[in-house]
Amino acid sequence: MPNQRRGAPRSESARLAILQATASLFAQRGYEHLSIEGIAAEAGVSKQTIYRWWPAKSDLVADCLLDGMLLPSRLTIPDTGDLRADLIAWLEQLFQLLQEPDGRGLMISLIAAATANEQIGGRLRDSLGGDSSLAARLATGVEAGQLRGDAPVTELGEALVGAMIVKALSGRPGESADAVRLVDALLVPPD
Amino acid sequence: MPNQRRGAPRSESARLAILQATASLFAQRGYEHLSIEGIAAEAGVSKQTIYRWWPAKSDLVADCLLDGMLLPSRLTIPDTGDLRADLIAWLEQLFQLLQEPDGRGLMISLIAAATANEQIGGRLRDSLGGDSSLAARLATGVEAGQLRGDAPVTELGEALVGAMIVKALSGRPGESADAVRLVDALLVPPD
DNA sequence: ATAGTAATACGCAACGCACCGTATTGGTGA
DNA sequence: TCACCAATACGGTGCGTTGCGTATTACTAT
Repeated sequence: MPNQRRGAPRSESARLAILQATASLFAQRGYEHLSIEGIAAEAGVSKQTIYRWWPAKSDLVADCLLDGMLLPSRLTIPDTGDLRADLIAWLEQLFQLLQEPDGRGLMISLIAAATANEQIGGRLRDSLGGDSSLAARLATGVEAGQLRGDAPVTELGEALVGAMIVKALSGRPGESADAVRLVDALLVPPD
Repeated sequence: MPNQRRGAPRSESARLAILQATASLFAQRGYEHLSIEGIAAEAGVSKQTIYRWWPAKSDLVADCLLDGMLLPSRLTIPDTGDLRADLIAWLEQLFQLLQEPDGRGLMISLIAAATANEQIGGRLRDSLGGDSSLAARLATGVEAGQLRGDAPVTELGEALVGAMIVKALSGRPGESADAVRLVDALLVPPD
């Protein structure tokens, strides 16, 4: 028998306001300058209501990332049937994002958040290139005969995302030609 | 003839004490919990002496990294003449470092510092896999005929280091087999 | 040579500010 | 009734800045 809950249930509007305020301030100021007090003020909520449900700032950001409130949707990898073209187009999208100041700031902030919470690192990896989207796209390429059957899709995905992260961190945004070179270096066509 | 300096010269002992205190506290507590006041106390120096010479905490860390006070020396890539074996051995060293809690903490802290200062990102990239050591080692491999002449050494270096960073951030330390798979996926032998 | 002056670096102490994480209080709704 | 909520207050930490007194060094006028 389910223990009958006593008292008022959790306020969904407060929860949403907190998540939206977090996403908004994260996009505006970045992870470093994100404060619980600022989020509470922006959301019209008391600090306690945040501390009651999230143990730390990083967990709050992790929830936002999980709900897809932080990453632009254009960063998902397409599937036109041509693996090489899809990968190049996807990387070019990412590199273009890094060339916009706000875009680079967003990526840097996501990396900073990931250093504080490895759940965020995992989600970032998965959202961009990890076991979900990118690795799945690579697996599709294997099935289509565009990639060797024994190609380590997980490692390749991490290498692609990692190369982008290194470019973001070192402030050397990639150009279109870099995307082509990188993909051609990693993608060994089947014999 | 530039105007000869007047007044007391900068204290070299204070400068060294500050850098060493920074490196020590960085290794102990990580970048997040590094405070100027803590560094000043540890170095036996007043805060102003730090603020006089370094505009921000991240610049202080960048100087430490430049002086090689933060990275273990075992992370430089060897050169035995066998490129594949060297790369695998180097990656295994890195993965092993990430499996020690302190080692992972160090790497995470370096990444966190890099998000605050792109000079640090550049230095981290260069120290590990960028234009200096790793790319040079790859270039040597090209000369030795172990790598295609048109191999994009810079992109490959970024991909290798990036893959390691993704593993560090997502808390999935690599194993020896992963190192082998990654190197074999990236290294296309010449025809 | 020998003072005096200017410029600079230093340690020490204190300030106002922002944010942290934790109470406490009183209101409200299931 | 009792969990949730907003509001408010609290002690603590670190920030970046400022003012003070004191060395240390080079320039300059005697």
